[in-house]
Amino acid sequence: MPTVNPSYDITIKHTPMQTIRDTLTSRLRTAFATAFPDATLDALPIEAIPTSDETFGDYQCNAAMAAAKVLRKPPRAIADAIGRLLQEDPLLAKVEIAGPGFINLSLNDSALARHLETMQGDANLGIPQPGAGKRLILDYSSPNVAKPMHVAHIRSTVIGDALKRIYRALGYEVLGDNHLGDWGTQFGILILGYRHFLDPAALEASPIDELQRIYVLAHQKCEAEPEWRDQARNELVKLQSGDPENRALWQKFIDLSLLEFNQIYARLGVSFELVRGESYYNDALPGVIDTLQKHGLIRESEGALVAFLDEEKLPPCIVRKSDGGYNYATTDIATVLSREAEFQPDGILYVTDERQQLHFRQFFALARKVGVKTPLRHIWFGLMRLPEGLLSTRKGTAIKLERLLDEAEKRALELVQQASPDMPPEQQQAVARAVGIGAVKYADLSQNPQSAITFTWEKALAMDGNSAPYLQYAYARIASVRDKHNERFPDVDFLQEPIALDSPQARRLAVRLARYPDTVLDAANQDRPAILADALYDLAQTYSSFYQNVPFLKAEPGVRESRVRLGALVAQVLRHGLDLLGIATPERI
RNA sequence: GCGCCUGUAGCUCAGUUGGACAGAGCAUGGGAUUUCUAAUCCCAGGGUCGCAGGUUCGAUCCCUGCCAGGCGCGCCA
Repeated sequence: MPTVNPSYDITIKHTPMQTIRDTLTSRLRTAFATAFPDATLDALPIEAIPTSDETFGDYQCNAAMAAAKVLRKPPRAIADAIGRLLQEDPLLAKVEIAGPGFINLSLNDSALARHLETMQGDANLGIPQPGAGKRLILDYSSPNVAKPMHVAHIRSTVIGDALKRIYRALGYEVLGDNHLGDWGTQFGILILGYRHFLDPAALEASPIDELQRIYVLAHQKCEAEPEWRDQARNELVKLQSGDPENRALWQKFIDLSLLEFNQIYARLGVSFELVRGESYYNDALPGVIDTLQKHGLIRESEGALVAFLDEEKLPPCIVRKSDGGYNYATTDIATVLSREAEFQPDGILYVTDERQQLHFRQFFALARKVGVKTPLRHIWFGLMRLPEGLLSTRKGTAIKLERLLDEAEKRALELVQQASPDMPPEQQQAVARAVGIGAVKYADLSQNPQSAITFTWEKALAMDGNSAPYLQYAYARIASVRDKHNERFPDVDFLQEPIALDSPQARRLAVRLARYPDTVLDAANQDRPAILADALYDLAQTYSSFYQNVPFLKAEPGVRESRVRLGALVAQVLRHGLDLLGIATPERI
């Protein structure tokens, strides 16, 4: 019979720390098991969750209502029994039963404060490490060679990068792989265009724009004239069979494109451990067909090789075209086999837009059938559109990512110059970069990825309200208070003073701080950085209110240090959390 | 036709996977700065949660059917 150990001290240092939510959940489970030893409680959602309203306490448990049927007791009586068992818990100041059987838990102030102090001293800020010893591959960004990156490309790039950081914070080893679109029929057309329409000066000045231009011209010709189509086809065959000249051109297209992509990645602060385009797996493609054949998965149909997925109730999937070319499903299978053999990952995550859902279901089904055991997950996000319709390169409605970033930095610079006119221009520039890029990233990350996003300049560049600059501003104010404290009271180390939760605002802050590790875990479990962004915004809002209403440096000694210390923890969490979103936190704004 | 997704305040979006009176931001109106950074804070108005049924002690959330929009459905990725 498990019992609550009265000597259990939440402030004991151990790595990793247990989160408050987990601690409460295990206390609740123990209490249920103690009160109802003969019942089967496995199916019940016995867990602590943050309260919907702070007047109900800090955490609540709704399992009593759900348990009523199993236990054949009124939910209120169940809740009462649990409440009595938790009454003596040193972590809790109050246990109240409310409504039909809500169990409302209020944390003991002192226990909460001690927990925060421990968290503050922990390198991981108390974030659990479920990923220790595990490896993930994250496939994201993956732009097409010779095509400019538009505002829509930011989604995969920024969401993927944030997920990488979040998983790393949980102890996973994560390999980010930029699976470039660097192979396919478009290269025949591009080579043809290069031979006929190239403007070398333009290529020098703006490579991708020029490649895009010659591609469009050649593509139009191919649409109109059969001889051009044959020529393009011919160039492609030559490329695929290793013709040195075409190979060199193709490599040039990739190099030029990467040069530009890397500039954007540098501005965004995004990096990859691997950059392996589709072409990397070319040699493996025939083998994939053999494997599929061996498993009896494909049949010939109208000259093409087709995989049928009737069992899964999925439409058929072409793996090799009638002209002998391979499709992306084949490349994807080759990729996953290669990754499995080389890296033995514990999971592979793909971040793409919603249009690829069917493709991934087909590809995952085929991968399983050929024996891929690695868990594969498709993380998709809604398309980005403009208020007036879809972004389209052809219609010219697409907005280049570069332009968005430029505009964001420009607007941020105006704000910085206005707020900090005395700051050296170089520093103003640096701050503007952090703020502008942060604003753009946050606009994407703070939104549930599954809803379609409507791009507006106002939203993408928002610098007040629920935005990265709001969070960065909160951070900078705390940093400023910290420095002023060190300046005015050089002999006092605020980290040596205990945290006291002596105001409602301080307590509200404390509760949110304590939830941070759970938030990181939740964001990963749901593959949604927006969960983290929301929580950080909530924290910053609570802090801003605290800051506005409670004096720091003017408070009496002791209280002063306690508040500065609490603020320091807010800053630590903000910086940590924003870093997980890939957003920088300047010390001054 | 079939499949996936979306529909919540004037606008843009949250809503902890079935819990307590549905929440933010922007916009609108009012207020706060001799004080630690006003990119801030405080207050106010604003809702048939697309519509209609159903399951449940309890539904914005689950099921069914409609309506509206987006995306996809054998040789593009």
